[in-house]
Amino acid sequence: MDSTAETTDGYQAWSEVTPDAARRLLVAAVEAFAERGYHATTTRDIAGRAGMSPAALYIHYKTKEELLHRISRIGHDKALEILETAASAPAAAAERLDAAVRSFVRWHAAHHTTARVVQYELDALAPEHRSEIVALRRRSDAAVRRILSEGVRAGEFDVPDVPGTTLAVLSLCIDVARWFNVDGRRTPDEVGALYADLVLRMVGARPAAGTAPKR
Amino acid sequence: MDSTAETTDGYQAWSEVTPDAARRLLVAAVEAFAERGYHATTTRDIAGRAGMSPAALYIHYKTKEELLHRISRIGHDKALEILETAASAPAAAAERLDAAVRSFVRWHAAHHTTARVVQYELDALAPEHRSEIVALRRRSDAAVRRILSEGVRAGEFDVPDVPGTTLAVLSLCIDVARWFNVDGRRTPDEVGALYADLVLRMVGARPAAGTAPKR
DNA sequence: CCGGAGGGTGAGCAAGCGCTTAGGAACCGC
DNA sequence: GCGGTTCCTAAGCGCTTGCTCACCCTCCGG
Repeated sequence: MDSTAETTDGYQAWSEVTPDAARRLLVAAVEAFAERGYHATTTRDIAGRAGMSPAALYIHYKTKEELLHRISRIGHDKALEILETAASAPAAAAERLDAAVRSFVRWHAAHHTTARVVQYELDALAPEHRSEIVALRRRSDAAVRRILSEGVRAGEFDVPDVPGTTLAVLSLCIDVARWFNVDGRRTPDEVGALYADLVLRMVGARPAAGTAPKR
Repeated sequence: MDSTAETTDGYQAWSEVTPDAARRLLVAAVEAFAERGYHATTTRDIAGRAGMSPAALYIHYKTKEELLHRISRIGHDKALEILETAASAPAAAAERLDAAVRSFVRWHAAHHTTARVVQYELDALAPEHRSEIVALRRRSDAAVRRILSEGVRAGEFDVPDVPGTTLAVLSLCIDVARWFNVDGRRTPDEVGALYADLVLRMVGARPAAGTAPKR
């Protein structure tokens, strides 16, 4: 049970999930969904990873989809918090964009198993859960767009197409969850730094002062 | 059967798939896999979309996985051809990078159902098929990296981390398949132009002459 | 010592899955 | 008209799936 020290997601999060057994099941589900995908994962597999019988799952969750919903909700809350915190800091647009991309990417890399479930299993949610999550995602989009348009207005950025560039920036960050750690040569911090630099170039800003661009 | 004029993939491709019924099944499988994912798609669903009985599928394909393999192989061949053609053109690095991103993105947008299967269902392939496909993907990576390193050597680009930037460029393009056409406000050509501009900025090049950056 | 509540299990149900098999319709050269 | 080939179907087999149910452990206040 404690054998897999591998899982980067044995982190302090999920602390809000309260009966201990419920949390173990949820962590097991995150691993299984990330590895094989939601539909390819069986409830027996999840229960087995948590060291329980298949029936135990249904004491804590009504359905397999409820598990996915809980994971997706908590993950989106965390990702959104990261972006909105960076977006509303009292700093220049370039600095805020650097922080947003850096921390957002770092989260996607460090918790790539969770992020993979969060970002790529949206369609498996029940319609009402899906629309709840989609609303959160629109706020992520708004946070990034706000930084970009404020940077343009302040003359810091040169961005011909703000909505399109917003989409591209988020897309670039999100896709980190797909490829990260297949054979990890980079740390989450390194990927965050690289991506922050690339995004600042995309919007026509010089790298933020103080954050050495490592040549 | 001819009811879904929606499918952007009723294009001349798949022409190499020859009994007509086999092609209809394959097109049906692309649609179903793209909509619901490989594991959530049933063989009955595929056969139904193609207007056939469930058993008909097994006349033309040995397993459901063989269908996925054929789709993945043909799609990767096409994507790779696009990249390698652009990479080996007799032109400056900036111009080749522009062409590569533009055409690669355009393909992912125009054929986003196919691209989604190609890019996001890799793990559903049998091990031997997976490694065959992974080899093709390494060649895509090599094609982009070649453009970047040649551009750096020629003094056209300013790229501190060539492998990392290669990864980011490909990642950015590939992720188009995930978000495109959820509510299509942009044409594949427009997305291609936008992304080509963004990537040229990422590598520190001015937009290629002749391709107006649309302000 | 007891009763009940919360957390767990073994066995299994109905439904749906990938895939097979026996057979038949349509077309072919002869 | 006939045998052969090609393409397809109706029926269904064996298995797995998500989920349920009857029952059984502790543990704990009185």
